Amino acid sequence: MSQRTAQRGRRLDLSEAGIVEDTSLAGDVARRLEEDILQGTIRPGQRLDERELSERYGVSRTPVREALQRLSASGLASARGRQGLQVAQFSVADLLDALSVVASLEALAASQAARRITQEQRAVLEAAHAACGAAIAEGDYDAFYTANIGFHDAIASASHNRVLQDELRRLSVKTAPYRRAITFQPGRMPQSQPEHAAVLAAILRNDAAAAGERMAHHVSLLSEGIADFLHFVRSSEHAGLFKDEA
Amino acid sequence: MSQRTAQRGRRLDLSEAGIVEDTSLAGDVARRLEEDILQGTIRPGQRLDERELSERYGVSRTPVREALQRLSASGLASARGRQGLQVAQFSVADLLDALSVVASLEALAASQAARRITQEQRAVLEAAHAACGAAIAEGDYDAFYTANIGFHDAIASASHNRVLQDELRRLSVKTAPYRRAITFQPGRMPQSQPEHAAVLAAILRNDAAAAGERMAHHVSLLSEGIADFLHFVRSSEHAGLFKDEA
DNA sequence: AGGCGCCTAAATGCATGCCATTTCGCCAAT
DNA sequence: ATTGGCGAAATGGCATGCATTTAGGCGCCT
Repeated sequence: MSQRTAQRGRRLDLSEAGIVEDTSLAGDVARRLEEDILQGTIRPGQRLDERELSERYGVSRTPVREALQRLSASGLASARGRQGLQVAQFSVADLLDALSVVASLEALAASQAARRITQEQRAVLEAAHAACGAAIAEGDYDAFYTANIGFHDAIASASHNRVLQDELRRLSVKTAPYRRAITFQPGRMPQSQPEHAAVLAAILRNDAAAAGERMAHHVSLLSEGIADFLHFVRSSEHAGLFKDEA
Repeated sequence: MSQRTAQRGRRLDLSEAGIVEDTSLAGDVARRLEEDILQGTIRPGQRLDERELSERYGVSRTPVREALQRLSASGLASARGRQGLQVAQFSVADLLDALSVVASLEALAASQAARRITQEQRAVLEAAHAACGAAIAEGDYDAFYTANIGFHDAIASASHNRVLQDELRRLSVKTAPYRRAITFQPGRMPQSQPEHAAVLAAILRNDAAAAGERMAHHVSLLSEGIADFLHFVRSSEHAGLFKDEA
């Protein structure tokens, strides 16, 4: 004898469905801000003014504030005391540390993906790899940037580890401005393809240990790219990307 | 609508202290909620009612809402559409996945701590280890739970990796209710001491590889404890800790 | 008698307004 | 001329009120 009456036909029981999409304005604003950070429209260190954002998005300050709270909690924005928030800005040391965390998690993702990937996801992963190759062949940096994200996302999905996906997404957005800059380093783009291929092959043959190892290696090379990249920072449009302090 | 001219080239020549104390009510509420989750006062699956919380903490709904947004963004609370939020609740599979992520990150922390630990932090780490031992000797589960957190926190601090510390803190809070339950499993508490000792020794002799390996092993054993723990879930006060299944 | 639909109460989502604090420009004093 | 302080403007922080949506109960129709 259930105390709860049967669900009405015209209503869907969302509470049991698990993930419900967020239709709130705060969620929209948060997603737009994340997207703008990912795409480089908003740069690290930039100040986030509540009133300005509320006017730009045509909403009141309340949902904007709530969105900023989310970004702050995710580490995408940092508080400046009573003076509002700004987009998180890494020092060089912080960035290297962040990439070490990313490497560790990406390796775990690749390792678990090697054990858990489904048949359909194999196809998706191969397609993402092919898209990377196509972008390289055409020398299209923007396309490669997007395709590369797709490749890593496909691996994260194949890991079937929701917690891991959440963490990786968070860190990806945080490090996106910097990874983007590295992508545009000459030579970096074609270099990544054989690394991707090695990871892909290991996953497809369900070799978890090798997949993790190859992925860790791949992301580590990203860190090495930082050293090269640093030589361009001061004199280029990338100035201001880093926090002054070391 | 005022035209804002300063879009770029913002200088931050003021104090880049980095860590600014958050004195806002929203921050206070968020910290209190986190603490309550850590200490088990609030349990997974429990609903978070805005008005109730605002009355309990003596503030209006606005800072409560902002605190809840933070928890949601951190993954500590999950949205239920328009039905408010509830404390994040793992399925068994999710918990195991989360622990694999924790293991990976704790291993990285131990590894980096072995290379970066300072003289003072060596003392802190040894003291934390001693505190664990004392709690075990007295059979004090609560003291051990706290001391164990102190030990892991000390390692995270010694890693000098802020990003890693943030991620670990987030995941620690999320998994705290479950780790706490495992702590109370008979035999688990004394078992952890030699594992801690091995990690400690590796760090103190600056053996990064061994430190990471030992720590990964240590946290992996935690996962194995889950299997034992599961046998008690349904018939004990731990019922309801897990999501039905997903 | 049982199921379907409306209705009401309550909780969330959002907007607005006021207050506290910080900032920056201006004036005066040294 | 430089510096210190004072004040106005701006900006973030919080409270409150209203709109919207949902859950649950009661009555009506079949």
